[in-house]
Amino acid sequence: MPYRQSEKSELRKETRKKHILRTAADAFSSKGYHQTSVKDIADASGISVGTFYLYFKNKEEIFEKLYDEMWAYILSLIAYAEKDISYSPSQVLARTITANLWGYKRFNKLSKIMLIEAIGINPRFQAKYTELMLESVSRMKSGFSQLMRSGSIQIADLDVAATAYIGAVNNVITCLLLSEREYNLNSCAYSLIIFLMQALNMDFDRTNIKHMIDDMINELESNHFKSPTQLF
Amino acid sequence: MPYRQSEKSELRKETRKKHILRTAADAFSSKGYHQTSVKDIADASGISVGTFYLYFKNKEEIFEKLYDEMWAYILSLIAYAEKDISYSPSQVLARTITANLWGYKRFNKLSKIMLIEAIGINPRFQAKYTELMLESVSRMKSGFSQLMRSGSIQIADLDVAATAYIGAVNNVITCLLLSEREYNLNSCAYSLIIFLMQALNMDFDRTNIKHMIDDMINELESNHFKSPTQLF
Amino acid sequence: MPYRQSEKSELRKETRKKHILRTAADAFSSKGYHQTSVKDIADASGISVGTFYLYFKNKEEIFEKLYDEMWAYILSLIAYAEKDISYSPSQVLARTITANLWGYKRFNKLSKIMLIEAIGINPRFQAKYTELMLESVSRMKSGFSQLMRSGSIQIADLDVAATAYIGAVNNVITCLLLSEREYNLNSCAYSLIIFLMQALNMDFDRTNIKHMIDDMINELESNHFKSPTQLF
Amino acid sequence: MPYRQSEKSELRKETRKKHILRTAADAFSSKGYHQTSVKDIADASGISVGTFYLYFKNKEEIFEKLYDEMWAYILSLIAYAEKDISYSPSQVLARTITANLWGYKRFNKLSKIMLIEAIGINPRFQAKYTELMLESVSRMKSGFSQLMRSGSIQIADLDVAATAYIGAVNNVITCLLLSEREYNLNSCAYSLIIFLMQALNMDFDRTNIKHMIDDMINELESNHFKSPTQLF
DNA sequence: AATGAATGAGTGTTCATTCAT
DNA sequence: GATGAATGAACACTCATTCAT
Repeated sequence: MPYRQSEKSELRKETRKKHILRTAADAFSSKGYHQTSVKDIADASGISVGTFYLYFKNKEEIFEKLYDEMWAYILSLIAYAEKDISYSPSQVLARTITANLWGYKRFNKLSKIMLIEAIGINPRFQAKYTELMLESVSRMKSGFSQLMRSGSIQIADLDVAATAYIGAVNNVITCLLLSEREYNLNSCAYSLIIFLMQALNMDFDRTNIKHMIDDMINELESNHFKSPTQLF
Repeated sequence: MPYRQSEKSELRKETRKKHILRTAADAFSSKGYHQTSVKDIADASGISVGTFYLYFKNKEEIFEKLYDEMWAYILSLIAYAEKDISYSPSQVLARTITANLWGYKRFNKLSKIMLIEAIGINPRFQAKYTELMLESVSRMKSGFSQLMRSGSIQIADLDVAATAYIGAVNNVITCLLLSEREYNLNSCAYSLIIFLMQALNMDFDRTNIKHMIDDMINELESNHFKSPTQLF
Repeated sequence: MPYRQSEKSELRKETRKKHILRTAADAFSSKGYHQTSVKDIADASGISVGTFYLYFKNKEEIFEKLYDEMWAYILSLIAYAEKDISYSPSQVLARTITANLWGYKRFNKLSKIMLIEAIGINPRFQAKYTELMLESVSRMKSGFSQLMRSGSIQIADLDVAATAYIGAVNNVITCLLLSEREYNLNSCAYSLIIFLMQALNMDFDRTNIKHMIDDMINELESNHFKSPTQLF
Repeated sequence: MPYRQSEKSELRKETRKKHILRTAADAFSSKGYHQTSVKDIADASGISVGTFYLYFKNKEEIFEKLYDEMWAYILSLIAYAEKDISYSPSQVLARTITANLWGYKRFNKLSKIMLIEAIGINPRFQAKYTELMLESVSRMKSGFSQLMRSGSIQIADLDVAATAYIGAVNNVITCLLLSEREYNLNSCAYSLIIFLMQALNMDFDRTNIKHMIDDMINELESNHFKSPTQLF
């Protein structure tokens, strides 16, 4: 039964690939890209170096795969946070920021890779990082653009505001990751949201925001985001 | 006359060291730390590998030197922006942000190194980056703390606000550097300042801020910051 | 069948390791430790530099391995020469010296390494050499001590006698190796034994000693020492 | 007065050359030939690298010079010990061995170089060492040859006896140097002399030998050998 | 004569990638 | 599919020697 066998082996292959990806994520984030050798990953995965190259074209590819998975995951969180049209702009913003922080905290190790390690690896990755960053800025801009038109926010320049907004969020995450101390997601999210809403000159209700954060975290914790179909 | 000779050769040595530093800055920022070999730097500097090691203990040292120089330069700009006590808080903030943006633009290449490349080089540099980042956050916090007590600003949490603030500034700079397109410093600074002042819930006068930016840029362009005694 | 394969490859690995060791012994003894590069050894072994490092941690390790093997081999010869308790002291001495000379002649190249090259390589090796030399002196002393008590020998000082004795033997070997001319092992051994027995003021029977030398050489030639399990 | 000036500068040059030689002897013996760089010697001598090359063709030359000086010094001691024809063979032997031990002790550091370091430096030095060793053996042989004819000694083979004899002496010295502990020259010399006289089957008077040793040491300590015209 | 900055060939070692089994 | 031995280009760094001043 070649068909079934192939199906089974295909499955096995996917499972193993995920296993290697997970192991590599650990290795990269604890030692850094350049300090992690392919042999390190193979050893930690319990496979041989040769087998590694059966699953990934080269070292760069596995890193990129990891990068892409993480990125897709964060995007899916944001999409989820934004999808319910019944929320007000400030509520959506609160949900989005909360989702962002929660996502990075959830995948602590990969986050370090994405936000910190990636840029310096090589020119190709710098280009990729730049592209994704500009893409984010662009998406943010179109969001802000609508809010501006509806008078929900007031900012001097779409581009700069979007960039600053993303930088603020990312740096809070990065510093939390770098400082390696425990932190309260809830209160961090709250302070950051207040900061950003003020920055956008947006009306908001502190109590309502607190509720939004709580609700969002509950949703994330209870549903499939906790163990998504993607990487982990 | 050994004295004069030594004096002359000492000068020559310093000149050459700066020349190598400048060349290395170019190389690192265009190819990245890991993709730049000592031989690359030597070749680009018109010296031999051996000579490189006459001036620097190793590859890491020259990078760190570059890093420290840049950092010291940015700090000196900030110190300058803050030193005149006749300015109001919002004016000081406007001056500081302007100085920051101006400084990074002035040293385009080195900026890329500092803000982008450094973190991923190796654990030692990650630690160094972390330390300096936390130091910045800390300084920012104590500034915010005073402004809070005097009622000039209103934020939810000192730590988060300081981190978000720095992240906003750095990301605007980074994106400007990464996108590699020309931009108007004046208007970028203005939009960013507005964004941050709103974030801090600070009173401000748009016209006055525009003046502050213009003045600050004029001061920087006309005085010794344009060609400081440090690296360049 | 992974077991067999592993078994086979394990064997292959050992074979190759011995091959490299042998080649390195040649290289070191003909050009000296410092004049022999890892590439030299790799080239002479018909392997790549990378492969060398698959088998040995570094250049020092292969040298030390060679050194230890040779030392162990010589010790095993001496142990063999001494083990039969039916021999008289002078007979044992004759057998031991013969075994020593035979062993060094048998492994001409390695001998040069052990007796000549090793000391000057670096402080670590000097320490190692010193230690082994003092160990030899110490073993010799305890042998002499017994012979003194039984009145078989008469010497002024155990320490000096043991040191002089070893020096005499080693220098005869060294000079034979350095002069690179053919020599008659039998007669060299005989003259050296007479010299040493006289030095210890020991009774001996010239004819019997000649027999001892002949027998010992026959034993060594015919049994497993000729191609020991160790290095060669 | 060009003549006088040249004379003076010639003297100065010689003085400085000796100074460098002395410093180099220290350096080589404490760190080993390969671990000592030309810069090390220059720094320790208080001169520049360039000046070093004004006095010596290269690193090898200074080492060889040191080697030759030491050798010449030891030979001069032996010549002195042998020159008084009023002594009996056993007395001469006692004086020679004593002089040898005294000489090496006197120049502790250089001794380490000569007896230990030199052989492994490079093929050229190995050849040189071999040559000098064979020369020593040869001289020893002709001495033994005479003593054999006159019936003063009885040995099985001139070559082997001479080689063993030299090896015994050198190893005693080497071990004393390597073990780095204080030792009593007088008693070491005595034990070694007894060992060697027995080895040569020579008649001797223990009391007389002790006197010879004492006298020889006194002569060496009191006359110009203490600070010879040569190197030190 | 004296300097010491400059050189660059040479060394030990690593590691991403390949390929015979 | 799976292995892991083999590869060799690449790299950081050293140091004996030269030579312009």
